[in-house]
Amino acid sequence: MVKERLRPAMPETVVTRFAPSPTGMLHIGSARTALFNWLYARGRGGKFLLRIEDTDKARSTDEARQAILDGLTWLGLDWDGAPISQADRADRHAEVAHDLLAKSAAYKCFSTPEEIEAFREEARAAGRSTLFRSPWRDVPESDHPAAPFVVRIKAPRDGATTLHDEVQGDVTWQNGQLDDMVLLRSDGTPVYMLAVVVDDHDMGVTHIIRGDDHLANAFRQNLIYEAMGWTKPVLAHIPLIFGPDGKKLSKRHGATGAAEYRAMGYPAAGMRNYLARLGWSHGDDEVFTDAQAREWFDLSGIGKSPARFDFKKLENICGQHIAMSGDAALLHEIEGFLDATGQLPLTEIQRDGLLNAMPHLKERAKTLPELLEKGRFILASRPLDIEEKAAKSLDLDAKAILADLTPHLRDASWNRDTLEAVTGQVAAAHGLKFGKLAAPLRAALAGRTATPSVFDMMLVLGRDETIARIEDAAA
RNA sequence: GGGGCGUUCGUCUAGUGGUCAGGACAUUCGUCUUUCGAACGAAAAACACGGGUUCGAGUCCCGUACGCCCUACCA
Repeated sequence: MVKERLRPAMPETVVTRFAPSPTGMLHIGSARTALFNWLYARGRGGKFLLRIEDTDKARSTDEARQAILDGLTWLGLDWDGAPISQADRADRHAEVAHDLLAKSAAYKCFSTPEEIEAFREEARAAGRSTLFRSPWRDVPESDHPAAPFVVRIKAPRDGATTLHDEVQGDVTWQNGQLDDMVLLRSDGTPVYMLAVVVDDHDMGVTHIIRGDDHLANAFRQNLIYEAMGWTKPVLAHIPLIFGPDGKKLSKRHGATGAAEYRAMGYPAAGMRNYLARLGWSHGDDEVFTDAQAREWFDLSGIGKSPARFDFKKLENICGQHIAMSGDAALLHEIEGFLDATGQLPLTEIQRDGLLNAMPHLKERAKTLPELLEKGRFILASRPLDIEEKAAKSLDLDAKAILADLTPHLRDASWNRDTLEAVTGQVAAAHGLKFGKLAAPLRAALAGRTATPSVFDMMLVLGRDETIARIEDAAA
């Protein structure tokens, strides 16, 4: 009898979500948050939903929305169903606010922004808490003025609340620290704090994985869950990503947008691996496939302290992913890179050549542009531009040897062993070690000094092109 | 000001009371070689500080320092 390895019918399917606000590029830190949510859901046969938090109409733009979608797509983080627009759900949010009002869990506050601001300034000046206590909390409806109002939740003022977080553990908050946050603005539109809770509930979100800058918000949002009697999702507040100097990753550190990383030529798979490893670990595993990541990813593996972004390690991980990727997949990735950076697309001949050369290129490239750079010998056409460094090895003696080599190449059978033997013999005939011949040969074949093995290049180039290039150089 | 969270090699981290504190990136040195930002090998490198608890603490408790987050009719 085989032991049943599947989980016994789960009480509910895992539903995670990524909820960015469309006010800029997809930040790399947000991308990691999305990745964690995606990994968690995908590893458990759950759903990964996307919600655009566009309730701030002044700051939300369509370009930003598109940039987020593009970024996720590039990273291969596919979401289930259509993205949900939070702004579209304003009526439902307001409905819940009025429900809360009817339950006396919320109240109308007629204090003006000016009054509140004045209060805060005074409190600040006096070194007191700036927590605003509305005088309208317990004023009966009959005494309400006919004036604009906001709807505020009635937060408890005594006792404490403890919330369990899968990353942070049990966190306790004094209720007296909670403010009667605004639910509905004076124009009747919902505020983020309300919208999030209503949407998460309506979307059936079971696990909220988000940045720990929201930890304090969890307590405020908890008020709404309590008042509505809704079941609370599992919480996991993950630490933020810092720049190399330990400050929150920002433009000062260079690239912050996912699109910028794409333009720098980091392959998506390497990016996913690196990002997953930043703040999460699975023993000593450093490099892994998506399938392994999905299988291994768990909330318990997430660390509590912020991680610094390290480009060197990113490059190393990416290099390993390039080396283990399939040739066709890499070609596809290169074409995406060329397109994303506005470069000319590959010709049919270049595609074929690159594909043939790929096994020799991918072992030594860390990024897509490096891969392209190593493959320049196959992309270029005669006559080659010879780099200065490479040209140095093409002195008169070298040219003579190259000229001597071509006849032997003409009737050698075109495989690595023969090529090595023939080249070695020619070098020996001139009293040289093969190493001495390799440099000019490399220059002739590629016009540069950092290339794949000369024999690999010969094989990929083919007999005619190889001989033609050597003759060009020997002339 | 108030509250919350964090602190293991330079960096990412393993570690759940007893380890020579492990791995990876980077660094340095070396080997090989047909170049290389390739490969291989080696070295150096950490428990923020101070008190406890305990036979024994990186692991538990308290405090200090430093850092970060929240404290909006932003999200």
